[in-house]
Amino acid sequence: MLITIDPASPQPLADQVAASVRAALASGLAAPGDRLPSARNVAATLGINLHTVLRGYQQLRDEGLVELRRGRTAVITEGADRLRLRLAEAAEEYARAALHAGATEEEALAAARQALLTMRD
Amino acid sequence: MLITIDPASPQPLADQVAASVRAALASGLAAPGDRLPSARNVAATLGINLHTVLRGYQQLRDEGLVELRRGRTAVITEGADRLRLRLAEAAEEYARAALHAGATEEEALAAARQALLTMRD
DNA sequence: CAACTGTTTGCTTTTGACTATAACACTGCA
DNA sequence: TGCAGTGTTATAGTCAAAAGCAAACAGTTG
Repeated sequence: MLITIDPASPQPLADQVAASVRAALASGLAAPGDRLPSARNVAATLGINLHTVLRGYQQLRDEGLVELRRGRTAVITEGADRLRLRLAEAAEEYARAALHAGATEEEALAAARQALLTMRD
Repeated sequence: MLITIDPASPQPLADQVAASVRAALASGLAAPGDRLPSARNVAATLGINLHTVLRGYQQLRDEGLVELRRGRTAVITEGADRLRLRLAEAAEEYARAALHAGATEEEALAAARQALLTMRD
């Protein structure tokens, strides 16, 4: 289970840590029951602060993807369904593109609905 | 051509200015050849700084949506209609990904809606 | 017990967004 | 031509969020 970041990216480091774990989960590189490396370990490896890593881990906990308890490393929960994650990732990417194209929420949803309909035939 | 912002949003004001223009463009409210209000005017109306508005305008220039020259107000370029095409393309790509991930139409729309909502902030 | 884990607290440093002010160079129009 | 209005550039200050630093705490594991 490898966690990587890009210090040059404007995205907050903690978000990148969480995104890195989500990506591993979505690609099947990590599965429920697996454990994440310890926050201190990740912090030392990446050359960032312990708090920053933990903030990323806590994002994942808030999303129900991992379970955190002191004394133990983070564990990937059973409910971390790969397909749903992939769907959420695709939706996130689409939302970003739609908003950047200047679409309102309604317009973006309408465009998605039409694309889904024409694709089902 | 109206430009609006939400001071309570965590999104940078300059980005909001640019997004507001893109939205007008995507919805057909603004068309190629139209001119944007002067940056000083917008800044005074919205109660924000001239630089902030200009930074938003420069984003649009970098995207090729408007043309900026000193002495004249910004002009919407001819190729600026392609934003709508981009939305349709993005929607099609998302639909393909969602169906491939095994999502139903309702699930795909729900995922898109949530992504749009969480991204609004 | 010993060595690890996440948790919490308090503080400092850094970074970026935004503001403020001013001068500059170009355009459009009376 | 004169002049008001435009975007451009430069410099500096303010503020909040992100990130870092340090230390103690409270669990788990072997």
